[in-house]
Amino acid sequence: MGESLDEKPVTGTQSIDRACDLLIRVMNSDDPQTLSELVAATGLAKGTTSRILSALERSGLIARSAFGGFESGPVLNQFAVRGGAYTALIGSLTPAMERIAEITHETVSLAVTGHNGIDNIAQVEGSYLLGSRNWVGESVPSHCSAAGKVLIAFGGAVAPSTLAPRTTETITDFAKLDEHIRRAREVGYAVIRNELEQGLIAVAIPVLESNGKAIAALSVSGPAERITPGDELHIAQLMRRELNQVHGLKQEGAA
Amino acid sequence: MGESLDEKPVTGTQSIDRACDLLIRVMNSDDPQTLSELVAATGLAKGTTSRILSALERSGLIARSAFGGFESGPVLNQFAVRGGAYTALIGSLTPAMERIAEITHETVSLAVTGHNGIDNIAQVEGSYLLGSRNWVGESVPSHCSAAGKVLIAFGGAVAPSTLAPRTTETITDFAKLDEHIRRAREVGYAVIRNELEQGLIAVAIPVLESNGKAIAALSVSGPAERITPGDELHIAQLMRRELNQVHGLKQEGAA
DNA sequence: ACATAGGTTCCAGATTATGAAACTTTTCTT
DNA sequence: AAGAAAAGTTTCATAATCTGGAACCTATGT
Repeated sequence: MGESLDEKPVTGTQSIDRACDLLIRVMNSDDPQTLSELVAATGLAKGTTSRILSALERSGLIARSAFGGFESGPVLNQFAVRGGAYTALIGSLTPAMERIAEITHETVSLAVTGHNGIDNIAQVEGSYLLGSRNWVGESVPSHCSAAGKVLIAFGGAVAPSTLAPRTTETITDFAKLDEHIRRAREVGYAVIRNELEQGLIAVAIPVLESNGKAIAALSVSGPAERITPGDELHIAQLMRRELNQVHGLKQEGAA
Repeated sequence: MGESLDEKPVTGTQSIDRACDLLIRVMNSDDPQTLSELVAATGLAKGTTSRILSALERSGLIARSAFGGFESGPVLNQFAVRGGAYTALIGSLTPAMERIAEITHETVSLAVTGHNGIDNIAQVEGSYLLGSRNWVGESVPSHCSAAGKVLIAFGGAVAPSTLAPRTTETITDFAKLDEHIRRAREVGYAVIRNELEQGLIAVAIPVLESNGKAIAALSVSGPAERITPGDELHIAQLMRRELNQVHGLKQEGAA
């Protein structure tokens, strides 16, 4: 809906766009990125790349590893130590997440709308051995995650423009996605069953701001064997109940 | 020593330098920065500033707060959640820091060389009520911090080019600083007494890499009433002993 | 409704970033 | 060890990119 020719030329920032691209590549790489690797990845000229990286290094955003290659610099690392913007949210919701994990024995996750999908920013493990691995710091598409659907439903994210399949059950039809979103808005929670990964079930509720918009999503996830369709409502209600205990968040209770 | 005319022209990155400056200002501000504030702070043209900020926003590095103004964006916040580069170091040293805090009852800090001084990246509180406040995320000059002196002494930082006074006892003489550095190298630890703040004493030892260079500094700090000159050696030895227990760090033991 | 401040877009112009190639340094090979 | 290849930096002429003033929006307050 309305994603036809939204070609924005965007002019006057070529070098900054390139610098941002390089910076983000360096930030998101686990190991130091060499100049050559970055040249290959971006297709920029060697000299240009070198010059931009030097500028980023000069500002302290990136640094040269002792063994060659670029990695995140002191300015970014210091920012990370301070905690970033999500710290307050994570701090206030962690106790509730721990109680939910204790009751359900399943993995409980907190997600927000990121720059490229839905970002998982916190996670509490349940007691089951078989559970979601730690995906804090990773992103998932909004149309095939419970958190994504619920964020879209409650104004915390915009619907994606493409619906890439992840499994045979991933929603790839806009009308069907709309139907799921509408239903989520009605009942106050969203579900995925096998849509992100075969066998993975998740139930999510929105974390609402005072204006009624979702700022985050809380979810419980586990294997299809343990979370049956009949459990979904109970899990949503449990999460809603625990979330209502959290001070400083005005939550009106659907679910 | 050798800071005379190190004027580097540095050309070909004006816009990127400006973008980095703006990005860092936004990152390091506690509350959202409006366009006007940033224009005033940087002296850039309004149009230019707007264009650069839009580019940074497009990349997800910064974001517009719901109430106006720019703040750190999803890409940076997600980076912070992942933990940045210091996480491993902090994780491996926290147990040792906790033991040191328990024994000394004083505040124990971990610092590394930052882009603009010495950055405090972790802290464990002692049991005394009077102690250093939490300064994780803040920077101090290297010439008037114990961590700074010890980092310089063991190749983890370069000596500063200016010695700005913080108290009447701050070292402002290069020869005297050199003397302190040399002594730190000999005995394996460094001390400040009233040099950063009146009444504040700190003792620091280097955290050494296998090549013998300091990658960080561990320090104990407290009021002059409690930490006498006679305590300094004991504190240094205690820290050294605890640090030697830490697996994965080759530490040769001066102190 | 008017005025003001805050923010975005436009545009001609030249300063600034570009990339190919020369150059230097490091790393691998024989 | 020496030579070759790869990796990275610097140079420089060129024109494309970024700039900044002014016009133009759009909230906010009086």
